[in-house]
Amino acid sequence: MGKQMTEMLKGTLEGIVLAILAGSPAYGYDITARLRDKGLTDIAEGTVYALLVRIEQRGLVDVEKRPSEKGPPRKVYSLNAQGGEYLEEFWKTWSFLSGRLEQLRNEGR
Amino acid sequence: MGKQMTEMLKGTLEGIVLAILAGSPAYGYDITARLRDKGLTDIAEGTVYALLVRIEQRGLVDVEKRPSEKGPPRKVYSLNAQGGEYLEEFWKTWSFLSGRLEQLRNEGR
DNA sequence: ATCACTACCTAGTGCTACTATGTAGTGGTA
DNA sequence: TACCACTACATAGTAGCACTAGGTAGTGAT
Repeated sequence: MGKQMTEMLKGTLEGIVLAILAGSPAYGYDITARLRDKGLTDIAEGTVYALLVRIEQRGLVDVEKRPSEKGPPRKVYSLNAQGGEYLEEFWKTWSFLSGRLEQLRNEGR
Repeated sequence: MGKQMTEMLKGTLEGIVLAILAGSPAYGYDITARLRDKGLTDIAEGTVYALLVRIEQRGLVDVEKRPSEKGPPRKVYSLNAQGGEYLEEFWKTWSFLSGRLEQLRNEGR
């Protein structure tokens, strides 16, 4: 992946995953697949699992273990109330930064 | 500053500074002040200087030393051709990510 | 002589995504 | 049986970036 994208994902990937979970609960392998569907093709599995461990430890998600017919049991993550608040904060932060950047881009024309 | 903002700036602050330099050449102290004007009030001076060293070493900017009436000599940075290309890449990367996030945000409503 | 402002610089820290690899379960196939 | 492909989770080590917390210099005002 491009180095720019790698750096830009720092701070945003977390929000992206939380937003996905806000849509519906999901497990790591599934989240990785969904990210690929969204065009974020090169996000490593390991990155997603590490991120999930982090947000779980921060109490932003609830976890439930469910058997799978096709492999090892799944760890299904769902956004809880605290995670919802955190996601709202994320959108605010992102809106602000996004606004500044859009402004800068328009000035350069 | 908020932790979310700190992480989100990784990868974007570089683009912001390059975009500022695309507008007109500037020196570190000045860039810091301009960032504050834009509402990015808590960006540390040290962060800006470290960033300038980095983009200079990568050959994205040209540097010229000019005397100041009010203090030590200024190091004036200006975007060169390579920096311009890099900035364009940055906008592409940012547009892509921005689009994905906007889409995710709208799905959640 | 001290303070405030201008102007630059750096060592150490924390956080995050990546690389690379490993472990386990299920089903198909040669 | 042995091997492969897919599903599913996990982790140790690395690189890169913003932050903290200082420091050095030059100029002018009180």
